[in-house]
Amino acid sequence: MRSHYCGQVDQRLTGQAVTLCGWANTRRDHGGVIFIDLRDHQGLVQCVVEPDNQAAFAIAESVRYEYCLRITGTVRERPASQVNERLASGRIEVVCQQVEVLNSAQPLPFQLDDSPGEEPRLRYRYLDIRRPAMQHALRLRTRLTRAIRRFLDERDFQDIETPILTKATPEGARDYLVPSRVHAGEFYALPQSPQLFKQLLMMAGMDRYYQIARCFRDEDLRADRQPEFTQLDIEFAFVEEREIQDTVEALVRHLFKTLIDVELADPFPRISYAEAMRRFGSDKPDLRIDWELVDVAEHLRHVEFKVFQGPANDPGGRVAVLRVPGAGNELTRKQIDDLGPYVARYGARGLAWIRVDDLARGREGLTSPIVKFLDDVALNGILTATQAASGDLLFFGAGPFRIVSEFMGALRIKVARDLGRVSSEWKPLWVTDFPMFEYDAEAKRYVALHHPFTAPRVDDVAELCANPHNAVSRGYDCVLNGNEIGGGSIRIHRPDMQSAVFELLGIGAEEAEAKFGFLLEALKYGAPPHGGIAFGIDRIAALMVGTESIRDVIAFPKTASATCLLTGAPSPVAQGQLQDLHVRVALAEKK
RNA sequence: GGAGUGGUAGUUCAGUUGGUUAGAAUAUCGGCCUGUCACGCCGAGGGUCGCGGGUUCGAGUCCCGUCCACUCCGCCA
Repeated sequence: MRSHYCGQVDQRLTGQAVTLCGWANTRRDHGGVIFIDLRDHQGLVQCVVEPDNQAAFAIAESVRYEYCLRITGTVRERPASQVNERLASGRIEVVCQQVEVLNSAQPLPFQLDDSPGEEPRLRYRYLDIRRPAMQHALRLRTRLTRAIRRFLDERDFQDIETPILTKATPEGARDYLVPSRVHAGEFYALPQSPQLFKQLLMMAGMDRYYQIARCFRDEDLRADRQPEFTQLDIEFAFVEEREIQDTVEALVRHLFKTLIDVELADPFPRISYAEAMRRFGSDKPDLRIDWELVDVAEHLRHVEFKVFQGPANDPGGRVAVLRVPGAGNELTRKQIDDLGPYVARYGARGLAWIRVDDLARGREGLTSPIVKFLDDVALNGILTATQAASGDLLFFGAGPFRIVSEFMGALRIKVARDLGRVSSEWKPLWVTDFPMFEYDAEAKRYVALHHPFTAPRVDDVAELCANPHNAVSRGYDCVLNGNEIGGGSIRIHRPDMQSAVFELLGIGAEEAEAKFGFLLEALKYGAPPHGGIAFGIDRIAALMVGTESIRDVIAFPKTASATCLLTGAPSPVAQGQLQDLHVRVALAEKK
């Protein structure tokens, strides 16, 4: 039992006896005294071992960096001559009566006050987590989930666990599968989310549910994607969008206010998916950047320049301009040229641009590889539409609507970051009115943009089936600073509608019965209208601590190739285990 | 599946147009130092330059392959 954490020792304890546990930072012996800087997660306390305390002195002499110690001593003020006002550890110290080595430590693979690379950090994660940045991140995450639970508990949400071993679902992400020992050749799947179970709970009368749930998706990783991640899963019965959004908005505002003292807008602004794509080229726009895309197709329909003329006259095309105010002098020709390959990753064929050196001089005041292809009508139309001013840089994207929107949206973010034009505010919003379906050219069928349980705006099955490509869903995403932190929807609660949606997605009656029969059946027993949302806890925590990667807010994350450098998972297993599971491994031969 | 960046001492990195014995900081070890807090000073040890192949009189450096880490595209209902 320790009476004090190191970091809890402050001036108020002057004169008192304390017992401290923590890790020692090595200090050299100056002959007269030995200094042990003892550290825990809260702070640092300097401990002094005087030579006349022979027993403690002998032990202290053997203490090295990161030894685990228990020190008993008395808090006293430091000699005034030694107090350094710049340093937090300044005013007090502990005179050691007793020093106990709880455990020695080998030399560390990296210094905790350095900036180690990711590989050693993940390999020795338990040491990495001793670092203050990781301590802060994980402790903030604890406060986050604690605050979530308090908020929802107070509002009478039920916290209900759902299975980890469950049924494989078609479509969606790739499943992690678990072979069944009892049922040869059959598999459980780890849940991609508790989606269907929470819907069943609504049908079961648990009208307000939440769960902080681990989810598993066997897809490639990113800085903001891990194969297992944590969702705050929420569902309500007898609701419409607005009540869900109002409730969770209040939760998100509360979390940001109490944890990091940030005031988020009340209410969050809302824009439609179509508007988001048009104005920002993204379904998760970063509103900290105040530039918007401007459509200029109407000014280019007549031009000879095919790159613009084609998309300008194509109903499925788009010609959009991003005006970057004042960037004319800030971006060098090379920097501008390098943006071409950048947007090519998003499918752009090229990136045209115009630098407005002097608007008053008209055509002569422009620098651009493409001005020569544009007549005065087109040029003036563009300059007026974009409200271009001298010193501005205009980027042009032309091609299919979706591709242009996405690469211009990516360009908007890239340039804003490079030029430091991302404001330091916090900008949440709702993105609503997503298309119900998206046509997958490769698979030659519709796929669900959210998931196949999302309700369409239209209530009528015949109407939906008559016009599926125009159908709008009752889905909504919660976006913060360009990050999708949550997504949800009103769900389908009528079996005929659910069957129709499956049908439109190319899931026939037979397949639907096999995969989702239990859901279709449950819907027949008076399922209430319901809906909900799921938030990415990892992403919210990462935003709060100000890191780009959710690995920094996960205690034991995986690498980009989904391995754990600490444990070595995944790894081969014994033949006997495989036999029990009726599994035989057939490794494809390497070419 | 694709693209990019990186891999050199325990760690973080430098290493020129290919050229002697591959460096620094820090850590480690030894010595000195009576109030330090990135202590200071002196010294020592520590490297299969990710791995494999190739080009060359000669490769950390150039080429090919491969592995690992990171970032992005695809993918993520």
